[in-house]
Amino acid sequence: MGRQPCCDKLGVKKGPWTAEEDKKLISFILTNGQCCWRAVPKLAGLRRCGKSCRLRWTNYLRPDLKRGLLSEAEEQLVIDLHARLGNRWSKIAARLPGRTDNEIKNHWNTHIKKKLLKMGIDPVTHEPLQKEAKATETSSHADDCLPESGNHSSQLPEANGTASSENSGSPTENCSGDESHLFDNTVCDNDPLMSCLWGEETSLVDGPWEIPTTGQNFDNTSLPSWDENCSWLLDCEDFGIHDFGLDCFNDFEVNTLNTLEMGNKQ
DNA sequence: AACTTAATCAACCGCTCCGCT
DNA sequence: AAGCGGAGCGGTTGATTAAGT
Repeated sequence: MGRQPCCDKLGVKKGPWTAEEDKKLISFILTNGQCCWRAVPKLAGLRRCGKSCRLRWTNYLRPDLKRGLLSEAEEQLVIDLHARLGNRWSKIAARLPGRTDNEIKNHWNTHIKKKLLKMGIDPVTHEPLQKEAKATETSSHADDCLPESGNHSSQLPEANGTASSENSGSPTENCSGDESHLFDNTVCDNDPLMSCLWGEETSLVDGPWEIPTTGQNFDNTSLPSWDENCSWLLDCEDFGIHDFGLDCFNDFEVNTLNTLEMGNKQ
């Protein structure tokens, strides 16, 4: 019984990716786009599981990724979103362009959690810790009324008040459908970043991430530049973009990369 | 300088969801 | 409606690096 493994375990490599493997994967995806992940390893000549390829691409190789620590604004946004959505990292990541769920999850566990604890805020419920302790003391039977108590049913302090009284269901329940209603005007009004991001909701959440394969219809202002996002790759890996033998780069990308390489030489 | 501990983050695992037949 | 398979998600692990002793 049980499911078949997603890939044949025999002959499938595990562990850190090499520059050579990255090169193959980038080359393949830029040439063919994202297709059936299960087929990618075979077609790209990689001895990896399709799942692993997808993860490597989405978390590390995608050219629209931002690198480096989250800014203050991003961090605050993550906290706000976590208060609403709980550990739904992919949903949270969808609101932070250029960030991955894995990155946010890691940042949450290593930085934000501690920060909140230091501030006396429970990172799970987003309630003040003392209040939280009291609540647990007195609400042992109240839990019976809240099917998902102790889960991600958290509210921001500023979002409590009227909103919470109306919103007696858990966020999880609320999230079952469209989550957009969770973000009341309070948050959007108070936080320009939130407001801005909610305005872009559909494009961020529902729009598939696409590789621009031609210069046409490619608004290069909508994506972070290659300069910002690939310089790390060119700096850190011992191969350059020309090593890919990629014919698929359009003029814009090639020019950008040329500029980038020129810059690196200076 | 050598060792230990803590912090970080890439990657894996197993599960759920969703679309297709 | 049920079963299957692929994609995606969230939790966890483990390797690497940094900091402390």
